[in-house]
Amino acid sequence: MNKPIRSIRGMNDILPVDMHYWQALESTAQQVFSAHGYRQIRIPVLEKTEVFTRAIGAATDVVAKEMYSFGDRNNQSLSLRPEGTAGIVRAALQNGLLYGPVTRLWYGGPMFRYERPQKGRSRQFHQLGVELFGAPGADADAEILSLGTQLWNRLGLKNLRLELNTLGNSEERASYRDDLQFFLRGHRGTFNDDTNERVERNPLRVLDSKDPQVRAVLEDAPLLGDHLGEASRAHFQQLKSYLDQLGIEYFENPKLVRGLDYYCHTVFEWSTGDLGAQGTVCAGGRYDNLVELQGGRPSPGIGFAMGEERLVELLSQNDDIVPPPVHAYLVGVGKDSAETALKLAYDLRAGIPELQLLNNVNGGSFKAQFKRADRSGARLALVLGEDEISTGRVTIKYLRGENEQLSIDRDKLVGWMQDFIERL
RNA sequence: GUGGGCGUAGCUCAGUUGGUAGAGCUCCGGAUUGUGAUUCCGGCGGUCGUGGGUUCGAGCCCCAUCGUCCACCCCA
Repeated sequence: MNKPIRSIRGMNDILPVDMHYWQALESTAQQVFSAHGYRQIRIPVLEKTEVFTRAIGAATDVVAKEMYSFGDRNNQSLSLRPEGTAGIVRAALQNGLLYGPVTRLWYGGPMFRYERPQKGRSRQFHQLGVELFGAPGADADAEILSLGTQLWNRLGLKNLRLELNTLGNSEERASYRDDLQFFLRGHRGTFNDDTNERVERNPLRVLDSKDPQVRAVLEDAPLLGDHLGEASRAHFQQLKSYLDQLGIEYFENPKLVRGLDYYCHTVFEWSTGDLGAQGTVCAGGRYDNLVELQGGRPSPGIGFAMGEERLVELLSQNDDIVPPPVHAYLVGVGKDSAETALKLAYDLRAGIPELQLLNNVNGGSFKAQFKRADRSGARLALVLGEDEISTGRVTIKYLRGENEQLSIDRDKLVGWMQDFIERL
């Protein structure tokens, strides 16, 4: 006997019981995206590794130790995408989607990172994201943030906290980086090895450390704000005033840093306390240098990505979204019921397109059939026993604890069901 | 990559200081009951994650390994 094969660690099946959350999330997102003029793009999950090392930064953890990279049969290094933006930029360049008027794109699909799985984190996970190219102004930032806000509202998600920060342009950021690194090196003795390594490799990331000792040191750390030029300050001020006008609540967090190298200026993050340690549900920022980095003429960009697993978890906690009802379950019992049941189901479906009808014709006792009907969540059981088949009628029983039943002529069932569904 | 919890029937779990495996639910069959509910009876189903070790004897102790969950880390 062969042993059953399990899925790869951290790569989970998404099962029918949860699917309505996914569908609600994705269809709502699609509506909101297109309402804002964003068009969908689909790109490969596999890219040349360089697409990511160039964009995300070879020193970032995502690239340095979390990518699924391997050589193909020609020994070319390929990687499963750990995020969407780098590939989107590659595709936009390759297909001439940039440089015209403003380009608005959205995408979705699986991403891959080789990490230790935990709550809200798996090795294959799903993101939905938007990217806006060619718009350098703060109004673009505001559009992106208001798009996100509208999506949360449409999904009925309360209690998402929007945090905001600015990283300045690349020169400002680099000068701050050096300043901060110098400062942090002075405290090498109080840090653990892990932190010290980060000081050398990616000092900005030390800012959002959870280590209380590190946080204490950071009290006296130089501030990014002091390195910002007039233009960067103005951009951030303008964005905040737009958000105030829109009534979008936000919290400034000067310690908010993104883990990917391509971000500059505005960065932001929506998070929740209801998901354990992985509370970030959607995050993004501006990446004005990325297009150039990927070999194109400079073109500003801004976007975000949301983690679908985390949002689905939130939706299932709130449970505002009810699974679509199965309206009726056709119960056929007896050896001659199959044909009649098939015919009846055919007529019902043809007559009422919105009807959700389950038809199990493979028999079993009434008892077993009714159990299945109840478990399916159906509101009605349509009964075809021997009596019904010979008299040309059908018995209708109300499920979900109601004990009513009635018997009507099969020819009149389509009309009756139409009324029933309208009354729902 | 690091740390901790867990891994016993399809599901949820119990299993006492080591003495040859249990409950509830599910499923199947039957009895009762005028319908599918309730109640009752019976049945199916486990080499206790895996491999070593200690012991007369291990689900229980030790080691290793795999899986899983949570946290660190990282990030959406």
